[in-house]
Amino acid sequence: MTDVKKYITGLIKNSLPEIDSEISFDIPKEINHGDLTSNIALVFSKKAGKKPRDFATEIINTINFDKNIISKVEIAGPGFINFFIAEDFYRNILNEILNNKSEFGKSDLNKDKTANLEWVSANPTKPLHAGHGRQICLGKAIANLLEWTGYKVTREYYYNDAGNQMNKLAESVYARYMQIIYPEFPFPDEGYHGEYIKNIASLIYEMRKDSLKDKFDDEETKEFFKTAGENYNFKIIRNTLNKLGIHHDIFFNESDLYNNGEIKNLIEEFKNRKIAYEKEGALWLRMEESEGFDKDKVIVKSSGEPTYRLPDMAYHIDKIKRGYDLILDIFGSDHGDTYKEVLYGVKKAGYDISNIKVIIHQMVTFKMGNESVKMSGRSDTSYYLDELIDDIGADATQFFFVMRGANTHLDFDIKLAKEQSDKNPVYYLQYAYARICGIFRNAENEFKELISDEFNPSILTDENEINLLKTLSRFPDEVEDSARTFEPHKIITYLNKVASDFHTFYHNNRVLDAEQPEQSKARLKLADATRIVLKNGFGIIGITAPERM
RNA sequence: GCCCAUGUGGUGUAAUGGAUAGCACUACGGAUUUCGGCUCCGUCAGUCAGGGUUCGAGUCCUUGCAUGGGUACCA
Repeated sequence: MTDVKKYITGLIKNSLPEIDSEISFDIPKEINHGDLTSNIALVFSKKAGKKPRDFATEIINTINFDKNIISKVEIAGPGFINFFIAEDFYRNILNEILNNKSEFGKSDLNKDKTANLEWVSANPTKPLHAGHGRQICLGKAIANLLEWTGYKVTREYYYNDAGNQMNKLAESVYARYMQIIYPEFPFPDEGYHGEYIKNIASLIYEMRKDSLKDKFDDEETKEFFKTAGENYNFKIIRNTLNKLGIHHDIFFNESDLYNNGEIKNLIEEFKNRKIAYEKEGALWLRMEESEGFDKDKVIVKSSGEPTYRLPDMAYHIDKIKRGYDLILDIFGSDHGDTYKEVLYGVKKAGYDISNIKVIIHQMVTFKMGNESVKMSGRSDTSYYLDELIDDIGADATQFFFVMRGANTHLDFDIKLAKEQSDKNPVYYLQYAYARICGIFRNAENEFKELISDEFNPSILTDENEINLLKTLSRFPDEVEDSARTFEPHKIITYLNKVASDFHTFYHNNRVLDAEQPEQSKARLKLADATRIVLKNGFGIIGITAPERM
């Protein structure tokens, strides 16, 4: 499709040099409006000083289109130019799909470019919460999308192993440990309440018995509890990520930023630039009203510890220095303000932030059919991502989190996700794939003579066949569009169309028919191409392609 | 209060500023039921409200209303 656009653009620009801007194309919703439509006459009529329809007529009269590519050109409505692409063009794409297989849909749009996607980055203080799933699954799909358009992608996890939260973790584990010995031992107000803390404490007690009791004032002991909690939690987190098939290339330790002096350097930089000042024992960053801020922010507390903003800024500066063409962050909307502060700081420290893009997704609510599921972060009733995956499976988890645009609130129906029926959208899609595999198994067993490398695409003339071919041919454009906007849900919308068009074709046309060998061979190839596109699409959104269900 | 995001049939949602607003669930009516339990076709019904920009607005601007999130020397 991209090739056809280029072809038409080239012809128009050669014949009518006065058109100096981009020529944009649409795929019309209405089938009678052709395969591609352009509003160029509407857009340019004013400049040309002509009526849109007259201008459109002039354009198509000056140009001779190759009938083998463009079979018909029409002017319609207020001045749209509708192009009808020759059916042979679509039939030829069938070969392209079959030859490229798992590569079909990839482009070199961003060849030689590098991207860094940082996501998950959950603190090792607790297991991943079900709500984290949205960011996690989105990131997985977006990383895949970027790769499909040619980026070399680094998947990175910012590991928060410093700061106040880790002390709280140590205190919490210690308190649970002490409670094994003295049940009355007080639990810290701001501590982590989850069951998993008790598990860590039990493990420690098994190993060390009561040898650590009352020794929390000792730095070494405190460090021991901290490390034990951190390692335990991070193991759980990584295990959950493994279940989803997510692997990071880099785990970036926050503590490195302290050890290598980058945080200290950044403080100096702010002071030199006179945008940081001391007040009430803390260090403040001056926030400009013109940038949308209404008050200054603390970057170093009076206790001497930086707030989370400062290491975050240093971290982003580190990423900028590593020279990526694209730096991508994904956050929930609960961090919608803080990332702006971080980027502001990076900019004020003198760095170019134009390569940094931030994706913000809205929150998730979970329900079981009509019952809502409470998602308390503090109490023991938390619903963990691990439980969700165990309940509905990794594929449904990945699919449901990615199927809606990031900017809309997500109502996650656990009951629906678990259902093995056509009501469940992931089931519908995977079923289409399994069904095609079924056709091939059937062919292997009973219609071996119909399996052949040779086939005649021109036999595919049925409306349903052409329609399916047209949909399949759009796949590379859909991937590009999805990647450009970082919106993997578009792939799902598209795959639904593929499955739906396939089923319509399948319902009306028998694939395996010994009486019609030529037709069967061609239809098998069409089914194979559909299978390839479905599988490639599944790969991007991060779900498996089951051959049987 | 201020900042950000979002308001689309009964429900959940889709739509680079384009022509008749798409899909799924639900309900009802049909078709296949000889490649897999399925699947296909049809019917009912929708852009929060008011202004504005544009040849053309669900989409852009503005006001109002509603929902979610943020507004810490927590992350």
